[in-house]
Amino acid sequence: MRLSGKSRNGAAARNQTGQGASDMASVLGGTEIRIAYKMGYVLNFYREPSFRKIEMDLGITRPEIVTLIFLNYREGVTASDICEFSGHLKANISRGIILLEKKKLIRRDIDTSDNRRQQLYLTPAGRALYAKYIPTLRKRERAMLSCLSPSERKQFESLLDKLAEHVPHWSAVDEL
Amino acid sequence: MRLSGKSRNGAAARNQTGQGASDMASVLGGTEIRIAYKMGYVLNFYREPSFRKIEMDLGITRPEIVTLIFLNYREGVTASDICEFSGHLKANISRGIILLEKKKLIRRDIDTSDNRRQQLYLTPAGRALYAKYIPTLRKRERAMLSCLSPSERKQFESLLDKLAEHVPHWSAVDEL
DNA sequence: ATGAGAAAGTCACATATGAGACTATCTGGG
DNA sequence: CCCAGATAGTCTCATATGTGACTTTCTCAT
Repeated sequence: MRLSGKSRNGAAARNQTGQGASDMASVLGGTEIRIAYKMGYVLNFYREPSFRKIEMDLGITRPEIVTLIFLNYREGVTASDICEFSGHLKANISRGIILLEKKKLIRRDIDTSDNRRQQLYLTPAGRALYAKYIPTLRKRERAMLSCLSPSERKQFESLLDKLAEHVPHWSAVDEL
Repeated sequence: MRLSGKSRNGAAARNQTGQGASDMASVLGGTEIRIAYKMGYVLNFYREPSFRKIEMDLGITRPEIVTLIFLNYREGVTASDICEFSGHLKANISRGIILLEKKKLIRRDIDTSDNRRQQLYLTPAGRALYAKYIPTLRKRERAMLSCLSPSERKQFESLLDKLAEHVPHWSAVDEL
């Protein structure tokens, strides 16, 4: 999903269609999938511009960004693990890993207990690149959440934790 | 963002890396942008598979899906309005609209008060196509939220409302 | 032990997308 | 009135992505 550029609240302010109120809340609340839609709305405006900027500034792709984020949290994991927790398709993560290795941002070792698997590790250069873009993401997250009180933020996170724990119980594709 | 296919909780169940607990919560909580990451995690598993299935089954693209959802809520709006509230880039919405019109799923009228703008309307066929995929999205949203009590769901939505209202105050790209 | 089937990772192809230039139209200050 | 700048929408080009096939390796039931 993508951001519409710089304009801020044009449609809401304009409201020239003459069909009743068109403020943000009513528009977002108007679809039949309100909660999912609103999550998407907020998240799109957080994630897309940030990631696009990182992509352009640092010349890396989204799967590469995600892989570095993941490895910064835990090294020695495999491509499959990253797919699992990022939701990216394995072909994309695979391409990302190949690129990252070409650029010497990560290193991979064959898992001796299972020769199909490759354990991934950051190089110092990889760590440095990560350090270069993560502050932007942190800052933008803070801005996004700044309208919530500390206790609301806690609430929100704990609800998200519940939702996240629950994902494996409904996300199977074959139920679609 | 993309889904990893059918596997459900493999990494969490496996935990063979021998580096300590690798359950869902710890992984998701391990990044430096916890809340944004968790929102993304949950939403990806909701949105990507659903949309991909719609794309394949019905032969339409994401901007087309979003445009139909938006028009079902309110007709007579313009491409810019849809960009505004969907976060998609205008080139993509433009392409989507052109495709939708070719397929006779929408109709467009030049706004007589501003000849640059085109007001969009669903055709019966467009409405019918929308009706074909929205139940899937509703059902999946219900499944996603089924781990929350009704009051938790209310809380979650009201926090999302706050976040959504706040978007215009921080989402400007030039601050990146 | 062995063969069927699953899993990890890669690849090739078609398509969807992002960036940015471009046209046409509108707006507002002189 | 008129021109500089903004805005709506479209287009072109390069790139990123989704799909599904493929290879290699592993697992497990017989």
